[in-house]
Amino acid sequence: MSSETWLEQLHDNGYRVTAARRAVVDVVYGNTHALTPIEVYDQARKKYRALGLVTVYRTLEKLEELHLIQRVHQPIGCQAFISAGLGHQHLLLCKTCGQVEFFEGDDLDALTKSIARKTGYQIQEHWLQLFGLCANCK
Amino acid sequence: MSSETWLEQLHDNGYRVTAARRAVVDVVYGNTHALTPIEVYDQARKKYRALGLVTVYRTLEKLEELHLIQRVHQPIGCQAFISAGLGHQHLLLCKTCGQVEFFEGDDLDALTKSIARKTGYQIQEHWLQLFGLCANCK
DNA sequence: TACTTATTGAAAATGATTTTCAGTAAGAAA
DNA sequence: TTTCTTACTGAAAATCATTTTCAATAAGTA
Ligand SMILES: [Mn+2]
Ligand SMILES: [Mn+2]
Ligand SMILES: [Zn+2]
Ligand SMILES: [Zn+2]
Repeated sequence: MSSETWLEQLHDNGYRVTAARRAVVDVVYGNTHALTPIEVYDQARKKYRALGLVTVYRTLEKLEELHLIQRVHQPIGCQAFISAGLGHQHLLLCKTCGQVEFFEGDDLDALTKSIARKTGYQIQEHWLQLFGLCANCK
Repeated sequence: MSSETWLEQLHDNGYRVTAARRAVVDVVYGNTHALTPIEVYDQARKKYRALGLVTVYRTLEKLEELHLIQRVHQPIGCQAFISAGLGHQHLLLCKTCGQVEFFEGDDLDALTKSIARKTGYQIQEHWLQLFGLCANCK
């Protein structure tokens, strides 16, 4: 699987594959760090100098709409995006360098049910994120 | 415990207790809904007409600094604040009305350790949030 | 009551994101 | 290939949230 997958997805959904979009997709696809629009812009401009920041916003918007990327929420801000994995996952984030790992294996069913009962809420989804220092940064 | 507690805390930390701050504190203290600065402003102005939005921002900043309120992250945005509970807690949020409940009783130690071992991360903190519909909204 | 200085709201500045717009080019169809 | 429609582009302007500046005010200690 390469970034071509994403370009195909864009195409299959009626969007055009352009040089600007290729540059953005090349930066974000498979990147293990959460990137802000400006960071994407700076990196993508190395591949395609004429790129405009507006197009970065517009492309990220479409990638998010197709669930190819997802927004990353952190104590320092919530404007970064990361390549989305498939299905329901959780994030482990390095507070220093922004590296992201996915993990599964949470077992929140019992907790969720118990809280639903106690509170009367109908629980629809959950967010679980771990923060720390990656092997490099610690 | 009333909102006077918060005013005392402000005072004890060298901040002055003013009419503007009273109005903001009165709105946020004990409120079970996550409120954005504008929402706080609109509600607080009913009590103190001359209030400026700038002062809302400045007061929220100080309340957050004193850990009396905390920022709430949601799919629709991350600008809202809620009265903070004591110590480490988790949030249950109504997606419709923004009502917030705190809960404890997560047991993530085993999961956290297992992920730390697998990934080499040094894990420092976690976020766990549940989203759904409150008894009223469902 | 007097005095120091933190706090105020208005206005301006900033920074991020969105909208507008006229030119360009993707890509389907011929 | 060429034509043709229209999605896409980047620049500039507009918008929106938040922060800074500033001179006047008022909290609260002495
Ligand atoms: Mn889960
Ligand atoms: Mn916990
Ligand atoms: Zn790191
Ligand atoms: Zn509700």
